[in-house]
Amino acid sequence: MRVRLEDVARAAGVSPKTVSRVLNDEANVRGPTREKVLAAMAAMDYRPHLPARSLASNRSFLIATLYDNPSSNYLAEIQAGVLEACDLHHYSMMVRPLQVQSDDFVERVDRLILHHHPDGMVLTPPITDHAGLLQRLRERRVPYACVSPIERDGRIGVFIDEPEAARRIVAHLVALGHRRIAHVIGHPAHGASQWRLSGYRRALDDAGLPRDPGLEVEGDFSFGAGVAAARRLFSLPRGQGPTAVFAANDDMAAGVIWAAGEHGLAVPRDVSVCGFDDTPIARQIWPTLTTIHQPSREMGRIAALQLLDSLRRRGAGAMVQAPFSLQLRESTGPAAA
Amino acid sequence: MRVRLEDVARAAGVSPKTVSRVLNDEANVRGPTREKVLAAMAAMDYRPHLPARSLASNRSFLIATLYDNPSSNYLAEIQAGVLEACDLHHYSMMVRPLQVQSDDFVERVDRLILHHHPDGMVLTPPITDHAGLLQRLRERRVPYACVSPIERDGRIGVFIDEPEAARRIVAHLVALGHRRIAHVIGHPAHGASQWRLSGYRRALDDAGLPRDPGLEVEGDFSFGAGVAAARRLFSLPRGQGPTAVFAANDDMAAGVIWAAGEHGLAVPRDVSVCGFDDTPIARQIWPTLTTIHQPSREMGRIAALQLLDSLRRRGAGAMVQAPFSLQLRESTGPAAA
DNA sequence: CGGCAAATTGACAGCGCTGTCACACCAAGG
DNA sequence: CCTTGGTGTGACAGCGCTGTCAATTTGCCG
Repeated sequence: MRVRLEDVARAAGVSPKTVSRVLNDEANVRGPTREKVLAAMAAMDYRPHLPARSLASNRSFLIATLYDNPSSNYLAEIQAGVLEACDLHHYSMMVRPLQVQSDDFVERVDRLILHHHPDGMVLTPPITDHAGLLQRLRERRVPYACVSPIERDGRIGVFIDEPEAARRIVAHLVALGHRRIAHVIGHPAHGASQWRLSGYRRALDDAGLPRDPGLEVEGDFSFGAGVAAARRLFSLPRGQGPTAVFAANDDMAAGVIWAAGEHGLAVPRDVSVCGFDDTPIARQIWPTLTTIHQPSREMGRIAALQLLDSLRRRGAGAMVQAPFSLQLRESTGPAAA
Repeated sequence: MRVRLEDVARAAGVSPKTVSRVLNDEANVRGPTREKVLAAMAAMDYRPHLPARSLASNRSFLIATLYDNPSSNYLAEIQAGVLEACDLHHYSMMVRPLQVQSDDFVERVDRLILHHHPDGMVLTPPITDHAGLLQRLRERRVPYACVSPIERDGRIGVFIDEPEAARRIVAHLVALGHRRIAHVIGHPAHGASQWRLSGYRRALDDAGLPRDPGLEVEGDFSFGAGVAAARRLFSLPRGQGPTAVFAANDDMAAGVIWAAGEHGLAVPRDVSVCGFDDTPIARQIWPTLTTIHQPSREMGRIAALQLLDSLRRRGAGAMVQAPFSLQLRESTGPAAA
């Protein structure tokens, strides 16, 4: 039969309530008493019964991870990170795919809250900045942590210095001698798109290169958008087209490389291409893609840890900056002479 | 305040136990009584309290999905399907990434069971056929459904006719005039590898083509393995090399296409390539990949539904066959004259 | 119409844990 | 020496629901 808290209490020679105190890491338990209880727990391999804890304490020990993101690799990583943090604190995690665009988006989340009563949520882009949802979460008093939100003030979660990362990768192209560098912009609803664009512009400014509106093309983070954008860029008159393209993510960069093939351009001989995110596709295309590595798994972990912190003590938790790194691969090379 | 079962009972003029019966869809409730209760539930927007149900009934209303699979796209689809089915039955789902190879694999699952007490599990390849785990699940009396297991007898879950799918895609190559068709085999631990190999052989036999052991190359489902295998194939003496390659999954097919570029071979002009699974990469490489479409999301849904069925009534649930389809794209073409 | 079995409904306890509050104990201060 | 106030511990009820079993109603038969 199952080992219950009461059994541990008997073995340790204390009351059930004291065992409960130790279990919940509460104050006002004397050192030796705590030791005794912990020893008994370990000896009996005691596992608290989640539903009973939930029922009695009105907590669920559940974190919900919300997403609406086509990139399954990114999500798998974030998810794995959140899961690690949850395991550490004996929480469970549930995932929920959503469509931000749908009319009943907020309603759906509301139903999720009513049904599962998660103690907190981890929000991923672009859900991080949905005003209606954030409002509702505050009303329902559901704490949340954000991964790469647009608005960071007063939030907890994790982010990387995206403008700086974008600046760095474009500076790399500049260092290779490129002067006409194009940018394929991301989806307008994602903050990342603006940050990456601003980093791109900053790098041009730093190098004293002119900004050319014709070299800033709209995209939406999809492979197809990369193809479409590149077709326009590669059709520009000779001398006006780019010798290098910085796409706002890897999928679009892959699209750019595809379109280059279509136009008879060799990468990186005729045109250099780089992306952002370092998803698996970056190593699965030919040539392999120079990109920015974002520690997604670690970021998921950090976001969840901040959330769990804030759950433990109201007001705790912070907005943490994670490091990025430049992955140099085969898709970038010196500008043609 | 929260609407409780007791509140519904009062509103409907029956005892709490009767409401509970209706909630759990039990027999022996008269039609009109049931109606009254359902009406009251709807009017009050009643949501049962999961932890309380769990505590009282010793069920968790939780399905765990176990995986150890590098393909995040495949998993994301399966996961979404399982989630759909769970939502339908008011169950929740948890996911758990694992490493089959690690020493404590079974132990980890055991801890998961002890901690969360899932009512059932959905197993994905290659976890579907881990003898030690299955043994443990039986001991712990945790029901499970399998997605594409090697051994189907006495199991519930979902599968597609993989040998037939492989045969069909190879027959497509034969119809295009190819006579020297190579196969890059999948990971030995996955049943899929054997089935796809057998379908490949069957197609050759059907067409009266000889089997050439030199054209059956080992792989492991990874992009790199596809590259390595293709390098060997493309280095064969003129006249012994393949004019078409059937890789056991899309990632390896992408690797083969990469290696073709390396060797100066144009796809599909010099060599045709096809894959299996229809993951997003199939549309993200150039040329786009001819492959077998597997309805992963639907399969996740079916597996979960079978599991939930068997939970409801012991002995229910079946091993269901799902349909596949051939996706003709740009990577296959007529054999060179 | 009585009598019996089956169908339907309800009373009650209790699942395993924690919140509340009362009590016991101790050190410091008068 | 007794008070005071803080600290550590325990008794007890109850979280919202379901299992058990008893009570009641219904349907059916002779």
